[in-house]
Amino acid sequence: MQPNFTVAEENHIKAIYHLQQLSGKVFTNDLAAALETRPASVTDMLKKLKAKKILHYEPYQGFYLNSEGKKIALGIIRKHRLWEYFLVEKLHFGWDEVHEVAEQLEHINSKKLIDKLDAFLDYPRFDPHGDPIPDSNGKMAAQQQVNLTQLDVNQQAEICAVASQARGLLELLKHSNIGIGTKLEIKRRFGFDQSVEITIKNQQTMMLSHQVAQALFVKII
Amino acid sequence: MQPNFTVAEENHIKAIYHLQQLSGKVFTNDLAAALETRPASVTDMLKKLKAKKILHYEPYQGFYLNSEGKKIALGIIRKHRLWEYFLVEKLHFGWDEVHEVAEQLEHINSKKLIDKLDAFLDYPRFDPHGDPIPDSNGKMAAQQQVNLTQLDVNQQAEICAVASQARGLLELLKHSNIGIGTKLEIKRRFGFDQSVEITIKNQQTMMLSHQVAQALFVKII
DNA sequence: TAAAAAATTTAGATTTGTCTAAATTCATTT
DNA sequence: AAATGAATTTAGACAAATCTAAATTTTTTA
Repeated sequence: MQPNFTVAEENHIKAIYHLQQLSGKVFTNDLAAALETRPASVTDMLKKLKAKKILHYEPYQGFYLNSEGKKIALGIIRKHRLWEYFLVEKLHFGWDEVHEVAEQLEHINSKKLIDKLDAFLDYPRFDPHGDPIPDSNGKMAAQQQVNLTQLDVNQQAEICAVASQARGLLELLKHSNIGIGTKLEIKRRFGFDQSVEITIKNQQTMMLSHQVAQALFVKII
Repeated sequence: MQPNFTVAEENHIKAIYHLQQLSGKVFTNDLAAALETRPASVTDMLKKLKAKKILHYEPYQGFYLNSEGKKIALGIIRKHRLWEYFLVEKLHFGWDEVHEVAEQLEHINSKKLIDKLDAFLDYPRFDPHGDPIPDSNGKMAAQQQVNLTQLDVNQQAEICAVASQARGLLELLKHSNIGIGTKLEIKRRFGFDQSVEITIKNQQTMMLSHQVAQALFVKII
């Protein structure tokens, strides 16, 4: 039987998972920044997660979830993404307003609930941001997505995921009429600041900063 | 703006609300028993709720929610019962297995979520146990229900609510094939232990103890 | 490679929610 | 009306999750 984890522990586990996907190993300051907490608080939590045997951790040397820890992280991510799908598809939330609520719902503890929710939603494979939803065994589809910064001029693409959940970004995108499913074409690149000019829906032209372009993942059409 | 309440505070508020519905005033030991906690812990919490101005409380004299407190309690009850309805109607949970999950879901904090859920469920007025669901203003339909202990011999009735959420009771009822909607007739009463003999669905006859009968609410047919 | 800077951990404190044991207050009863 | 007993509160403790400030370790750099 899996031990129970507190909400604080689960939040740390999920954030470690996402960070270690990028580079394999995670460091105290980065995790503290991601969780908007302090490095000292992270250290405290690392000791607890190590004691619960889900984390490789040597003081000063970084840390990462072991396979048990990754399983737990995938369970939380499964819940988060299924709830997001539910909120958008059934309750008609906008895709940009589900994150906060899903952050709460992901901590509800009931395997039966989540498996029945999965069935009710007809086993969706991607959430409203285009991220794959793990199945009840932790398996999920690969993202076949390309970062917008990697496209060539004149290439056409459709946005299928927004990588960052940062509040300001979602506002900017909404203001610019950019969302999941938006079709666009790369018009020009500026080496100076790595910004990019795009046309959306074959009419409106706009500039995106490198930071914004980096957060956008697309399928090439 | 309503202040935020912790999960522990919300659990106390809800339990106080239910107890004060019975007799107007609530006492420390009773609340401790209802929450399966200790009287000293209850006293601590009472001070916090009084400081937040939602509770009338004089040491040693009992306590009760003021109108602000009742509003908050009704908000929690609204969430609990809407989620129960969702679990039974949409996810096909049994009516007797939703309580624990709803106890968690009732603490999710998002007015938008709960109002959208309400709309999605088409504004149900009663939960799967027959209890009325408060609307977004805290109004709810009256229960037109009678306790099974109050029926006369030969009266027929239909079960529409189970008052106690106690685990053992639900098991007993399930075992005995008694649930919401079960039609029954009072056959005999025994003054000795106040037990009652009933026939369900015009065939199976059984005895119910006073404790069980007290937990059952019915509509007279 | 020694000093400075950065990253991390430790030490000690705070808040929340709980507990036990002891003290206090209230109610009952002779 | 004093004594007993029940109910309640107070006092003091603890675990979880956080924090700040100081100490330590690692990394960088001059």
